[in-house]
Amino acid sequence: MSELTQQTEKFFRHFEKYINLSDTLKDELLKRISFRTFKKGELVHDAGKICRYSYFIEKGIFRTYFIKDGKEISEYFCGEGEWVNSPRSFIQRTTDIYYIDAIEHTDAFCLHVNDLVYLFENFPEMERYSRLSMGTIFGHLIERITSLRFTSAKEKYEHFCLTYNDIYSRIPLGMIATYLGITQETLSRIRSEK
Amino acid sequence: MSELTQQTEKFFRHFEKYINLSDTLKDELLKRISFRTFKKGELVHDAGKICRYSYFIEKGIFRTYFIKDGKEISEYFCGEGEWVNSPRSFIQRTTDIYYIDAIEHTDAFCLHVNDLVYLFENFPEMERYSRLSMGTIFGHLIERITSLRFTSAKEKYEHFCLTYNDIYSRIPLGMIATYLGITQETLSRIRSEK
DNA sequence: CCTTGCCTTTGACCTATATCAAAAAATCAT
DNA sequence: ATGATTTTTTGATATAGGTCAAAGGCAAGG
Repeated sequence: MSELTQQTEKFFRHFEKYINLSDTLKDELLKRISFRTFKKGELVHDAGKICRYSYFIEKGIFRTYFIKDGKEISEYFCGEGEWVNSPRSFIQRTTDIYYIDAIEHTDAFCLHVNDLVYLFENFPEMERYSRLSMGTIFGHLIERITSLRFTSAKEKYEHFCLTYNDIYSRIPLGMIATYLGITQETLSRIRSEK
Repeated sequence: MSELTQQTEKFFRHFEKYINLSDTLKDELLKRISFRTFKKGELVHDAGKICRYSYFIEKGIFRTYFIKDGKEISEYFCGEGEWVNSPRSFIQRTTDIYYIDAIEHTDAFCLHVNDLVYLFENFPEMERYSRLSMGTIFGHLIERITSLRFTSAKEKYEHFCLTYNDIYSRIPLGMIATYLGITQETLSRIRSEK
């Protein structure tokens, strides 16, 4: 439990990038999150189901992917200090195409959608946190769109390494290729040439 | 002025897709927006400046673009019933790379960033509106990313026509090409072959 | 109207990356 | 460990779409 306290440091600091955390809100957050560990390769969320939890990664990597023509296509990766869920499924309480799995052993905090709704309804600063943090993610998406439109495979990979600077070396080549929308073979050649 | 009242119908209905608009909030919104018209080709926002207004398009089309190697690259288009601004510039009050211009004669409501901040601070439902409407935009961005990664030039164009169903025919070919990340020549050939 | 300039189309050629196939290397389970 | 499976690398070939160049169309301003 002392370990848990230590871990929530990082969790709280994440919120404090955007809003001030009152003690009451801190308590409410603590009361509502649970801690879980995921084995390498473990399925965190199944596309057939409604995603009712959002996961805050303490340590490790999650991958969101979907299946296209029988192949897994990586949508994005999340390392420590980030929230992961299947966005549309989580927000609209419907099913969606995305699976989530753990690329390596991962420790995460889990927050149920109902608890999040409760927090939104009782802590206006949570709405603000949400609005502001979405702004950050927006920026990443826009950048990715630009990177996809006008760059060669090599530049895409370089951009990827920058974006995922702290975790890119831990992600298998094949997964990176589908994320970038290039083939494994091309990516392998790019890597070997430098 | 009776004309303006008629136009705000559409404006209010946009909010009501996400939240309930109290009469007080309606009044505040009305008090704070101004109406402007833009000529075809007119610059709405200049990259060198801080974007202090957000524009709600009543009629017409705005384009957001940036300059790369001396060429205008279209980032996205907005038709009636949508908000347009230079996101990072508007939110963080810094300069950014994006220009905005009017592709055709456009009528728009303008909301100053200070007024928006006032609304956020005094109407918690505005934070909620913001969070929820951003969710919609998120969906579009994700779709666009997928479309960029795995589709041929032809499919990209078809996806574009679906996404911009109501306005795609009013946008010049060259602008569409840079939006899609393909050359004008390729797009011209795609169009002619069907 | 006729310019002037811009936007779009057409043609010839070239290059980056996909595809297909198979070997080599790494990882996993017994 | 050892064999089995998965992942990555390497090679040969094909192709979608880019580049360069020039001609045709169309629209705005005198």
